[in-house]
Amino acid sequence: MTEDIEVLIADDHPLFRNAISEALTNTQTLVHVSQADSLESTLQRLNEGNIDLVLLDLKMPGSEGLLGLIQIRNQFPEVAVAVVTANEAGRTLAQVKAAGALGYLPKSMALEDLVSALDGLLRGTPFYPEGLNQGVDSQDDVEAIRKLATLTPQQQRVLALIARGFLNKQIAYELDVKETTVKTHVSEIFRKLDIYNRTQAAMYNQYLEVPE
Amino acid sequence: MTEDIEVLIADDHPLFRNAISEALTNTQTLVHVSQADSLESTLQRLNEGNIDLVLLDLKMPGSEGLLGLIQIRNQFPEVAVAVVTANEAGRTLAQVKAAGALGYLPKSMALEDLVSALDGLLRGTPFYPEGLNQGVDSQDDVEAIRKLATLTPQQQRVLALIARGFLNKQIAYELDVKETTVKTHVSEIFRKLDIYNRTQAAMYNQYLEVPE
DNA sequence: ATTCGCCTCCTACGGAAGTAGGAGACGGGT
DNA sequence: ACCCGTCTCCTACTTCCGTAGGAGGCGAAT
Repeated sequence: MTEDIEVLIADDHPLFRNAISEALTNTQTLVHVSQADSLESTLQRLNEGNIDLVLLDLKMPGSEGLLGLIQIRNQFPEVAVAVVTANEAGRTLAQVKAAGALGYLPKSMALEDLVSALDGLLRGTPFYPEGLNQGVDSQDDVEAIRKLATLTPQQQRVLALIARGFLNKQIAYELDVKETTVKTHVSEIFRKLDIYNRTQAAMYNQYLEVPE
Repeated sequence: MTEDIEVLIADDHPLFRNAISEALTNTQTLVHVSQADSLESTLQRLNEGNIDLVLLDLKMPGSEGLLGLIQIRNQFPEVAVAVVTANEAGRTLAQVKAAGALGYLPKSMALEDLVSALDGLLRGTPFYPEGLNQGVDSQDDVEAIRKLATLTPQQQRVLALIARGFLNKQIAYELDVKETTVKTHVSEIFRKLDIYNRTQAAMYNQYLEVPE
């Protein structure tokens, strides 16, 4: 279709999408911009093909934290993804890095820095800010999150309630299904996460909620 | 006995105890210094009486994190405590504040700043550094840690193993006691923390391990 | 000398958790 | 038309959890 580089901006803040879009026009590369405001619409646009680079906000409706990133990397390994986020904690940076993102752009960056970073990203050059603390457990973290990404939406809901200490009975009431159904989900969660009780599941779920 | 202000330096680093002791001699107040290198010896010295101010390191043998602070505040509410630590994370600061500490002294402080801060503390003036992020959940956190502080050592061990997803049977093997004993501890833990299952207990335990 | 906190262990029981295996319904994709 | 993933629900069974209530030993404090 086009010879431009296709960029998808995935962020739930319209203002910020415009700001990044603006920055992209100042790069030395011809780009064509698509936008998405949720993980769902992001995946949908990716399915339509032709995307070269995704600029992804980690805090979006549909899936908080790293789940979205991993999901995209799983389903579209050939698409470059750079994370754009307000969260500047070092732990997240390490996770993003190990999860295979091409770059990490703090929202606090100066515009000119952003432009030059984008310039590099469009040419396939990784970009990571310096000076941020390196997390330690990044490899284990990413492995954990990769497993979490295999859970179906309903299973993720069940897991979240397990992590709040809910009984199967309470979870059933909350999700308006039978307790036997919950048990089915629970067993499947254990199988996917390679664990054998709900307390371990609760700890696992931490990975999705800690990043503030 | 003496009319000096009695200061107890509780830190497991001898060098640092000396540094603080040195800083104290440069203040405008007459002080008498005691030292302790563990939570146990700190509490012991407090029991002997006459302490006006404790300069407490949060990372000491015997009890990591905020547990030591809460314990001291519980047993000796009339003694002023200022926390001295290498950990500069905002979350900890908020917790320390809400836990009733008189001040928070980062180990990275310049000597002259330290002296003036100590001068204030000796006169009962609170000291908290500026520019550190305020944690959000501080009140709930402190309430949680206050409850955790009521656990006996063995109960804390059991809790830590629960948080790793261990079965009662495994915990029994690990601590070399019978499973029935573990069950007794578990029930008591639930009563003290005001919860009703081990998954909630595991989440509770996070407060003791997250602060790095 | 007695009290108190902590740790240990027991029986007995009801309820919850977790597994195994099967089954029907729906929707999307090939 | 068919497969596949997801969600739903079921029975039956074992194991684990958690509570209740009691009991003995031990060390520290009063």
